[in-house]
Amino acid sequence: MTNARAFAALSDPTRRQVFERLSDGPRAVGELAYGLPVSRPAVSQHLKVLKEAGLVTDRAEGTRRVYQIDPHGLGQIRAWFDRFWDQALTAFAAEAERAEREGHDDQ
Amino acid sequence: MTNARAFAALSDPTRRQVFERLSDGPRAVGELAYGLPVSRPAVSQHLKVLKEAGLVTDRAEGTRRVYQIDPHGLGQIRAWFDRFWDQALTAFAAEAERAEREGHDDQ
DNA sequence: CCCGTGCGTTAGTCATAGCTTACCGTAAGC
DNA sequence: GCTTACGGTAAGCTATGACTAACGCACGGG
Repeated sequence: MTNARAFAALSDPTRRQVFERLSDGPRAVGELAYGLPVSRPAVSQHLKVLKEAGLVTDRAEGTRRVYQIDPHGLGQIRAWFDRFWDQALTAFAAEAERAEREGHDDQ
Repeated sequence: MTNARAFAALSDPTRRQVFERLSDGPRAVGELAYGLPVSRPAVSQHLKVLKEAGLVTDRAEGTRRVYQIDPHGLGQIRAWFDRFWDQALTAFAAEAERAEREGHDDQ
């Protein structure tokens, strides 16, 4: 699966916090780090992971580095999730109906 | 965030494999473990995590233990994803428009 | 009543990931 | 050109988590 990296990236709470802050719009590293319980290098490392997962893009802006959410990468996860969601619900409904058809005592 | 556990649960590749197998329908532990590169106790532990995350439910069936996806828990993640998706896309569009309005040379 | 089967649990090992501190490159300001 | 912000990188520590092996428990069949 291609989005294994993306899932792993979103698994860490701190990294998710960084990512959620980016959902408001583009931010520089310092801005993201400010208010977070971790140091700036830590945020930098998180951003690197997010970038390698295809979830964010970055561009230089003077001496600062601005990060932004990459809708494409985010869309891929959403697509996977939608497929999974449908499949799971279908199976669940089928199972519920099967149990009903076989009587309430099941088995 | 309530679904932090759920995200952490889905972060592990093996655990995601187990979870994906459950999307086909209810399965016993042995069935799930069969064909996976890990031992049965490992699968058992993974299922425990998934259960505590509210992603699966289990019921006893004789001496076997049948696991099934819990649509409710899965729905919570999906809800989070949907909110996030909307917010990120909105911000991205706004940013794109802002860049356009300020001229192609930006800044 | 005993034995086999199917799972959960515990103990212990090993790898990985997140964090900090320190350092280095780079772009602007005086 | 020197200094000051800003941020990526390296090294090292620590904690957490995934896995196996060994054990214990409940159910069902003979």
